[in-house]
Amino acid sequence: MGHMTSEHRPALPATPPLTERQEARRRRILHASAQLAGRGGFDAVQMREVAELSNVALGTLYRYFPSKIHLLVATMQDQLQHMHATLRKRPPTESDPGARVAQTLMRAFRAMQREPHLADAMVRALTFADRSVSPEVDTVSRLTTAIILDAMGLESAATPEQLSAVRVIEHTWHSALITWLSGRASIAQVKIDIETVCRLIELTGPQRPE
Amino acid sequence: MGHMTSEHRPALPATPPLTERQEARRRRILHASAQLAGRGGFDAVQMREVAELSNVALGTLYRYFPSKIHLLVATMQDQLQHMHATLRKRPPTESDPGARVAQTLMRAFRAMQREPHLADAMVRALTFADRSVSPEVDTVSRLTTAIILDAMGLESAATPEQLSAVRVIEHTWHSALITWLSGRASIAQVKIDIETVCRLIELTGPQRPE
DNA sequence: CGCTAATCTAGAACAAGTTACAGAACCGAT
DNA sequence: ATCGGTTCTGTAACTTGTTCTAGATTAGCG
Repeated sequence: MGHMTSEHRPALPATPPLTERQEARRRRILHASAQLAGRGGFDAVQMREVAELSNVALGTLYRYFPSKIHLLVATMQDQLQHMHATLRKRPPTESDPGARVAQTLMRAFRAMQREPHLADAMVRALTFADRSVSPEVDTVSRLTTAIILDAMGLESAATPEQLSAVRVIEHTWHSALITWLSGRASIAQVKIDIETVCRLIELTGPQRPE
Repeated sequence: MGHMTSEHRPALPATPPLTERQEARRRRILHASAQLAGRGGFDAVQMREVAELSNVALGTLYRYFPSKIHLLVATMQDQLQHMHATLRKRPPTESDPGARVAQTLMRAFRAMQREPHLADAMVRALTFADRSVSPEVDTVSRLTTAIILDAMGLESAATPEQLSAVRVIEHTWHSALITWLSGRASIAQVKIDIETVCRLIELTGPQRPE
């Protein structure tokens, strides 16, 4: 909840610095995870295979990521950071904040369509995560919030009302993604849902009288 | 999507009728499932234990419910039907459709607070379900939709805009529930989110000019 | 009743996530 | 370079969801 003191991200509480080899291992693991997820989705990410593919012993894999869910949530963190960087390069073209957010989310959504299996693995892990993964899930949530706030392109700090709207948009985004991934909603339906929820933003202009 | 031809529910396509003993078995299984879920949540629902507690062989359990997820989603169906009946008895007191929906959902939410472990098991199963469970998840979704539409208390059929709003409300409801269950949001926060999203309903009055 | 097919039971077997452990490799400080 | 503690490896074991099999029970039917 640290407003926006975003010099560098808060860098999780006291993670002892990793040696170069360790950093490399971590990266190999995440890469293997994304690769296996990319074809085959959640079920294809098998811990033994991830370990083998990243040239790491099973025990080591578990030292770095204490569960499959942790691993996949970390993978999502990784991918989201890429996406955030990519989206920053081409900001939305619409003028209304709501439309900008919708446009950005649909871009993100199209990126997921390109790797549906990967998206499946990450999103399923995210929603299946229990309390033991809360900190990591929270990080993902903050990243998503940052992407949305970026898209809104507001000059001053967001109002509480706007933050509520952003939260609801995030809820809708995740849930709509799930219904699409499990084949219960079409792409068009997701688009409609996102556009619908983004109307909430128009209701919360900075100078809106109560 | 059958508007509201709700004489009796469509009664899933061609389920061969069960004998009395079979119906009883099914009921015992669902009861055991809810009981185990009630204390211990998702992890406490172990197929062997469910089988034992309901006096049924493991193979039989799997004949009735082809996976743990199927079982828990069916459990949710069951619980939702109870809830729907309960909610019907005491319709919301507010006058605005949006406020009525918010009130109803908060009532449902309080019911979940009474059995957080059970809620955890059911919601986790619901969001983790893959394509093979789509029909059952869809049934749950229709039940939820019915509850919301009931709460709106509209005279005529819902407009497409209203149906979109209901979809988004459902998304928010599920996702907010998850964040609460995994300890990342307070009850107050859930309330705010629900109230926020329910404003969408006010935007979609039946006679709203474009 | 007696037959046949479907269902149910008990239990073994298999799959993948997770844990445990003994020894090898590595890192930092002396 | 060497010592001491940490980390990594390789592997086996354990847990729980799921599948399989052989035999007992049941349901429907002539």
